Amino acid sequence: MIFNMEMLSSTEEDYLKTIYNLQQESQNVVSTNEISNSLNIKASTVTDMLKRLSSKKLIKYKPYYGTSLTKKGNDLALALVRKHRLWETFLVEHLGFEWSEVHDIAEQMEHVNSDKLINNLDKFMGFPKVDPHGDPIPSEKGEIEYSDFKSLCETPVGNSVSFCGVGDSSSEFLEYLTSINLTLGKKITIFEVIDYDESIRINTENEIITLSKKVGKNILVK
Amino acid sequence: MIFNMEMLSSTEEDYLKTIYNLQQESQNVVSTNEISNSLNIKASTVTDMLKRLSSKKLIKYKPYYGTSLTKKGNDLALALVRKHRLWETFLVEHLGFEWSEVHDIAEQMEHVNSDKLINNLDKFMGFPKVDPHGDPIPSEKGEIEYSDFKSLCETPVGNSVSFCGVGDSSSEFLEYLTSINLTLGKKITIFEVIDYDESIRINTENEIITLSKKVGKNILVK
DNA sequence: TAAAATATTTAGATTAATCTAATTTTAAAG
DNA sequence: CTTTAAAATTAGATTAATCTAAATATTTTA
Repeated sequence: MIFNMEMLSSTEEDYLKTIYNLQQESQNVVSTNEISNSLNIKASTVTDMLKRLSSKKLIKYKPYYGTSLTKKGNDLALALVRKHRLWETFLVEHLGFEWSEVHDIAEQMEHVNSDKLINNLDKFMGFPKVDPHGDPIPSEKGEIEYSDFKSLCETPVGNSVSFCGVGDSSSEFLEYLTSINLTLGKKITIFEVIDYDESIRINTENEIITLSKKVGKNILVK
Repeated sequence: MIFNMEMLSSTEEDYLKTIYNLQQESQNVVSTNEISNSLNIKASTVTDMLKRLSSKKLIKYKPYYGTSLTKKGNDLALALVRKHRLWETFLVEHLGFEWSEVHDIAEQMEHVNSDKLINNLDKFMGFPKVDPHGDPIPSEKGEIEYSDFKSLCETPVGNSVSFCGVGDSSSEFLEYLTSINLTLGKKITIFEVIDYDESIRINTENEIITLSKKVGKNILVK
């Protein structure tokens, strides 16, 4: 492997990807505490790392005012997201894993450094567009097609939609969905919304099931 | 991922595998300097690590007298060898890599921690017995069938043998073999041994080629 | 707008992994 | 059986990544 000037440690990569993900969610600058919570690392440690990433021109960082990725940082983060999602896809499509089992393993594999590896893997799988959770896979050039899914909560009663993604990739949530037989691609019709707690009752495969607001919010549909 | 007491750092794993490999080669205790040369790390650093591995009961270490793996250390090393060789096999068999390109990538992938991952990969590939260099792949239980290959140098003139392994997995050597069209599985007949420099002339696929002693020694046959 | 609460940063320590330089042990050569 | 050479270890530093505790900045609230 050639170690060029841009080589980052696994830790630096973890911070970059976290900042990318938080920025995606909030569409805003990312605070030190958000990173701290997300990575389960003390805020003081995060501050140090922000200074380091900043000195490498990967983030814009102004003390007390949060941080955001530079172009260079964003490109690197997208490369990591690409690797993560391609490995997740491989694990589910070819090695028989469940969608709820792959996150932690992909988290390790994404740090393996080889462009040829990831591009050959992409080709091997036929250039998949989305990962097992419905998230888009960036191309080799770092292009990503953000999906315009809506949450099930925002879908009016009577409408029929298709389950295309999740807003939470935790194994708990995914295992729950699997247990009620709600997997990607399923057709869902909104049967009723309960005003009292904003829970929703849906019809899928001729069964009516009730979902809490929290669950409904994390089910993305088209 | 569950972090049990046995979790080792990548670095500790590198040392373990190096000790395993050196022990294989020399059939003897491994010296601090051998490890130092092999890993390109200063001997003083190696000494520190030996103390640490010893305190974890992974090696037997007596200052000034070299080191050897304990049962526990050997088991962990074999698990690493298994991962390394399975990934190498995957890269060549499924992702279109050359046998000369896979070592460094597998070196990274072998540190990914998931038993299910490696066992599913093994199954996916149909439980291969050897890697792309002809080296045996340990089973899930850590069983390994050491091969009884001989070097081409030891083969008498006139004998016909089959190319089954290499004694050197460096990309330089493998690229050289590929360039002269000498790949695993090829039939080789010893045509002549030149006394002067112990080089050998061989017949393979109706071509006669000359190999130096060094090359001949690193070609393993059956 | 001043006080309280919250968020962030700074200071000072620790651990793993590395280094160089100095010292000690073992092995080799007279 | 000394002396010398080689190998290994110890001592002391450095860097990345982490922590806790203290200090400072910003935001919220009364």
